[in-house]
Parts: sequence; structure tokens; C-alpha cells
Amino acid sequence: MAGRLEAALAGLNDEQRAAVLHGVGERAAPGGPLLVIAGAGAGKTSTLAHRVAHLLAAGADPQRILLLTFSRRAAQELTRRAGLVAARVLGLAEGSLPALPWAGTFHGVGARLLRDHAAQLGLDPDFTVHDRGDAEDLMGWVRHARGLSQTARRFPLKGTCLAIYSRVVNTRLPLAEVLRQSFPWCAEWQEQLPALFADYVDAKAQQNALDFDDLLLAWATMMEEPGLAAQVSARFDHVLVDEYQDTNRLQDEILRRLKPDGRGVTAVGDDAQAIYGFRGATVRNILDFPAAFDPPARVLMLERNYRSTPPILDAANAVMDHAQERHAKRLWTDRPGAGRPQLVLVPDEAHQATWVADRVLAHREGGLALKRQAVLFRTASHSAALELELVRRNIPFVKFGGLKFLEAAHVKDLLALMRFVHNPRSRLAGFRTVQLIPGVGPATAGRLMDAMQAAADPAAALAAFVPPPMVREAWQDFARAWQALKAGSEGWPQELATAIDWYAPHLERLYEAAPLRLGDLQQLAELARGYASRERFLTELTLDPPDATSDRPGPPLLDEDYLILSTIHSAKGQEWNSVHVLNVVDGCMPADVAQGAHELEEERRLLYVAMTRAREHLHLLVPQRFHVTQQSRFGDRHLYAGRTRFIPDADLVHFDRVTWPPPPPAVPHVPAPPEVLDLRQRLRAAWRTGA
DNA sequence: GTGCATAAAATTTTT
DNA sequence: TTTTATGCAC
Repeated sequence: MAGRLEAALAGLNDEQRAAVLHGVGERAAPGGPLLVIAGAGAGKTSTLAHRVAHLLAAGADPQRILLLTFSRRAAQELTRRAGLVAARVLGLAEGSLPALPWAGTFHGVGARLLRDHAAQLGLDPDFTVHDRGDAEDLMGWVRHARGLSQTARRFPLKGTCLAIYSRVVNTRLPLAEVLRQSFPWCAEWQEQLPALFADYVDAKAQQNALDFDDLLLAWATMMEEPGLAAQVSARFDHVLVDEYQDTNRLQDEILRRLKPDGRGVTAVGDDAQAIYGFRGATVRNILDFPAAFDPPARVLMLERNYRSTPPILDAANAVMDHAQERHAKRLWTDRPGAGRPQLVLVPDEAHQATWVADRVLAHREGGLALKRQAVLFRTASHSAALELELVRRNIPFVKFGGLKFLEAAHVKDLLALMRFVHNPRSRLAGFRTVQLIPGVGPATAGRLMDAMQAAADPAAALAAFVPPPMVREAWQDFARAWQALKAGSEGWPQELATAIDWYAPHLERLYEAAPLRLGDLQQLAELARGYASRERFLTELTLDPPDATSDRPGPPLLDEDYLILSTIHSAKGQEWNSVHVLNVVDGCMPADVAQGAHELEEERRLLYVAMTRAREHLHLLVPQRFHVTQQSRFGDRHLYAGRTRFIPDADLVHFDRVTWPPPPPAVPHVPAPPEVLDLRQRLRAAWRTGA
């Protein structure tokens, strides 16, 4: 086996190899803490995968390896690659890849641990997880119940309230500090907010629901209790955390309490790629990691880049050279490749779309599959013009990030019905569902939910409910459908069709573009086939919502070629041969909403992340007239913005500058021919009638 | 009590 | 442009 291990490690450089081999003792006994600072494209995923494989090969129990990643997608990729290496090292067939049951996001793992230990925590293990939409609705509910929707001066909206609450939880800062730092326009409500949040917490408890933040908060709280903490800690020998720069205080606390002495802990990240500050993540976690343990963690730096050509790396490094605070490191590469990245000046977004589509097709003519090209942007809505152009030219694409699929009203309606059936005490779901019936408003819905909450048998309470006479017929339709779904005789996922049958007429009555929306529901039904049961569907859809849309209906056609469109945030950890970055202008990168010093630094890192996704071709687009789209401001303004401030004049040497369309050649002056018509006289004559 | 019309306000990125 | 609160007619 030693030979096979050597073979597997042969492709790694010294630092990577050191990271793989660090502190793996006899029978994979865990060693001291390790921090790997891995620059963009430095083979981070590969190193992590090899380390996991090495642990497995050394005899570590896969059940006792906790692998915390940033997204489900990252967990799957890492598991897959670790499995491949491990199979090679262990000399196993590919079919018998060791599974890693504890690979997932902090939130996903938290949910599992909380269900496992629910009894000890006084939780019902069937708790439902509220996604952001649900959480906002519940916040809106308690906000209204407190009379805060009728204050003389307008109280912050439910979404803002939730954002404040979430930030307090995730950063573990006092409310006053959070308001001062991040929500200065809400500072006047500092008195009222704590009571609102207390109500919100109570409401969640009553409905046996946890929101995203609770998954972390409850986990961290569980780890404050020594007995429980010992039990949870004892489950794992090795804890590996990816993208550590994007963890927040709460996640850091969880990790520390899981392994106070740091034994068996590996953290991997890159402070230069920290882009989740808005979610409470703090770079301090990674900067302070080594000194948090005694003895301090070993630090390894992966600075050799295997991804990008030297000119691309030079340009990206130049952007980061202006950063305020960072681990000193500079990426280098000995990859061949010469072309400098392009800085493309176009008049407006329409030309930007045309140019990108042209280039994408040109690259494909040159043999570069669409899948190996990506278009990145700061905000999901920024790709709208390009999407139109791509559809017009029949270029297939898949878009990642900014997906509002689960937030669309009609999807929420249908999911509310399913959730209401599954958990009749969910006031949130029931309240929404029954108000779909014409003639049923908040009062009737409230009366029903009160009755069901009080009843021993909620289903019977629903059957016995007497609606206002006006709505009897529609009510009976609803009750029939509800009972049929509750009985579950059709099984999963067929029952979703029943739900859609009941809902479709309401959809047509309530919304425009009904066929389009109905199409979404069919897509949801298609998605549902991938889940084993209604319960799994509802839970996992919340924790792992679909993250991509394609331009054509139906599930993404995986064997077909398509262009990748992605927000920069969703592009994290990925790479493409050719990358276009849209709207590299001030007001967009940095976004005009990002004003504070910290925010500006994060925007800079965002541009860095975007640029370092490129292997060979990088194009930054600078439209001179930039249309401000809906989300950020009301109205239909556009602004004339310059190139991003992150690329000052001095750094232009790193780019090829292109202006498109090329400025028209100067028109030579042609001397005017002699006068053939007395225009003024003719125009005057028109008014000179007989008189 | 419900539902529609009107007016005012609204901050990007995601688990 | 979209969401949210309020006023008014059934």
C-alpha cells in the first residue's frame, strides 16, 4: 500500500504533500491542528481530497471524519474526489468507494446532530427548518402582532428585521453594535427590536421550527453543555473545514468547542477570497486560527498556482496588492501562456451582451466547449441583457446564483400546502394555504389555525371547521384535497399532482402568466421525483435548494454543452478556461451600496475571486453607460460610470485594452456643393396664403 | 371580513 | 419595478 500511496502523492508539490501527511499517526491517530492557506488555483480541493484519502488509507473510520464545506455541491465534489484517490490508494474498485456520511455544510450537519440529540435538547426531532422566506414571513407575523406595522414612523420591514436578527446571532455582537455597523438607518428602533426578536424566538418554538441560524446557534449552545459537548466531540476523530475564511464567529465557536485542543482539526482557506462578510463571516477567524491553540497550529501556504497563465495571475495579484490586510503571499506559476487579460470598453450593456456572445462563439469555434467558459457578474440581475442575447442566438446556458425559484409566490403556495399537510400545526403554512381560497382572509384563517392548534387531532378539527357560508363550496374542495393528501394513499411523488390539481385554478385566478407559473410547478414535480418521501423533499429542499436555472424547461440537460452564467459568489472554488466578467465599473464593482471600508475591501476580493477563476482567457467588460436595474434603486436610471477603482491607471499595463465597437474613422470634410434650393424661402412660403 | 385600489418606500451577494 | 400598508366598497 505504501507504494500506492507514493504513487497517489507523486503529483503533489512539497507543501501539498506536507498538508496531506501532517499529523497522521499510527492507525490515523489525530495530530495537532493544521491551517492550510491555499491561494486561488493552488490545488486546494485536490490537497484536501488527498488528505482525506490518506486518513482513510491509514485506517481512519469514515464515520468519524467530519468534513465541513461551504455548500452541498462542494461537499459532493470533495467526497467524490477523496473517494477516487482513496480507492486508488487502497486498491479498491471504483464501485466500493468509501462514503463519508458526515460531509456537508455546517447547517446540514447541524440539523442532523440536532435531530440525533433532540431528546436531550427538549426538541421534537420532527422539527421543520424554515428557509429565509419562511423566516421572513414569521418575522412579519410577530412584527404585525406587536403592532409594529402601524408605527408613526415606519418600522423596518420584516426582511430587514430578520437580517438584523441574523447578524446579531451570527456575529455574536450586541444589537447596538450591529445596528451601528450595518443598519444605521434602523438605529432608532433599538428599544423595540429585542422584544420583537423574543417574540420571534417564541413563535419558532411553538411551531417546532428552526431557522438557518438556529441550526448553528442550537449546535453551539449544545456545545456549551459539557456533557453534551463531550458526546458530540467524541463522535469525530478528524474535523476538516473548507473555505474557513468564510465562516462566522458562531461557526468558529462550534469548531473550537468541538476540538478545544485542536487535535485532528484541519482548516483550509484563503483570506484573499473572503467574500461572505455580509453573512457575518469574518476574516479574523482564519487570521487568528494559529494562535487559538496551544501549541499553535501549524501553518502551510500553498502559493503555487496551477490554474492561470502568468499574465492573468499578474493582473489578479495587482488587484490584491492594494488590499488593506492580508496574509502576505503572492501566487506564482510556471504555466506557459502569454496573452494578457482584456479590458473591454463597450458603450452600454446591449453592446456588452453582443460582445460576450460573439467572443463565446469565437472561443467555441476555436475548440473550447461552452461548458469550459463562464460569464460572471456581481448581481444576479446583471445577466438579464446577456440572457436575452443568448436566447436570441440559441446559445444554451445554465445560470447559478440568485435563484428565486423557491421564492416565487406560486411555488411557495404549493410548498405551503404540502407542509401544512405534513405538519398541521404549522401556523405559517396553514395560514398561507387557506387564504388561497377566495373569501378566506386573515380572520378566517386565524380562526382555523386556532382551532387546529387547540385540538388533539388537528385533522379532525379541520374537517369539523365551519367556514363562512359564502365560501362553502371552495372550502369543501380544499378540505377534500387536504384529507386525500393527508391519507397519503397515492404515495410520493404522485400526490404532488393532486396538490397541483387543487391549486391550479387558484393560481389562474391569482396570478398573471399562469401557464408559465404552472410550468414551474411541473418542474417542481419533476424535482420531487428525486426525493424518497414527502418529508425528505420538504427538509432537503430547504437546506439544499436547487441552485441553477437553465434557459429551457425541464431538468438541466447534463450531457449537453452549455455556457455557465454565475454570480461571483456562486463561482467560488470553480474554474473555467475562459471567463468574462460583466460590469467591471464603479457602482457595480464595488456595488454602490458597499460604502464602509470593510465592504469595499470585500468588493475588491470579489473582483479578485472573479479574475482568478480564469485559466487562459480573461475578459473584463466595462460598459460606459450602465443601466441601474430595479433591485438596487427605484426607477429606470442609468449612470455613466468609469472603470472600477480597483484597477487604477497604474495597473492598466497588465491588460490589453479593447474598445468595441471600434470608434468610427474620422470622416473627411467634404466641401459643400453650391446651393440648389432656397430652403428658408420655401418653408416660409408654406404659411403665406393668399392674404 | 374580504378584496381591491392607491400611495409610499425600497440596499447586492447565500446557508 | 415590487412590496407593503391603508382606505374604501362590497
